[in-house]
Amino acid sequence: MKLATEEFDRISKALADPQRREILQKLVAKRMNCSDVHAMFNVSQPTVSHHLKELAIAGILDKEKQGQFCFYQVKAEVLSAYVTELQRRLGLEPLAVVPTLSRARTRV
Amino acid sequence: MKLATEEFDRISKALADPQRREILQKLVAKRMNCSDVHAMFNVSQPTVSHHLKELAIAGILDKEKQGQFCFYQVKAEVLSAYVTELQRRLGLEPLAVVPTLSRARTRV
DNA sequence: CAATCATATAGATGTTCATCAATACGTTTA
DNA sequence: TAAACGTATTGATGAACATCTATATGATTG
Repeated sequence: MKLATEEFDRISKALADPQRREILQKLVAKRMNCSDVHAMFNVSQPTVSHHLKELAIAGILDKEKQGQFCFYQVKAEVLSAYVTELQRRLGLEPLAVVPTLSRARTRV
Repeated sequence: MKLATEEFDRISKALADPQRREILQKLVAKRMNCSDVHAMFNVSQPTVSHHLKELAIAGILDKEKQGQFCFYQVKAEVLSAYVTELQRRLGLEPLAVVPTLSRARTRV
């Protein structure tokens, strides 16, 4: 999955607010709804709702409505694509270098 | 190198502005001074100076004065540490998984 | 030494944005 | 159906910030 510059920048911005970053980290561990998240932080419910929306717009979160609840869940492929793109832009090693077959033999 | 939460957030913020990100990318390719960078973008010299300062404060850039010039250069270890910490917080594979000695044999 | 160049700082301005209280909207339950 | 609950929206507010012009500071050069 390849991220356009616009999407990339949107994700960067989404990650730049500490409160939003912490919310995201909680969701990495566990899919949750808005009030679950709200219970974990000292900010108002509308603020949590706002942050979740920003993360969803950035493409980082998946939103799934179940009755009156709304579950949010991390989209790992997008996060992974973001990190890969970040590494590329920062000139860091783009891939985990796995030994080629011609040079290594692996028993599993 | 381990980044404290405060440093991590500072770097996230430094990366969140598109203009600053682009400046950083140019410096990844090549160590440059302020006017070199200024020549590459449509923003004023003070704005470039400001962004370079922010990146330096975040610990991403090294600043080296040479006469009347001021060279900025990327600190790759810090960027690398940032990406690693980001992967950890996002629950992504933290390391390139290298086969352990007990399970694989590598010829080099 | 005066002029020019490279960079940084100061101060102003407009915009973005994190946050809140109030409220609207839809769902569940008593 | 009325009350309670979960979530989103609206509108306001204050702070952060990207940007500019003007200027200061310091180094080089004629």
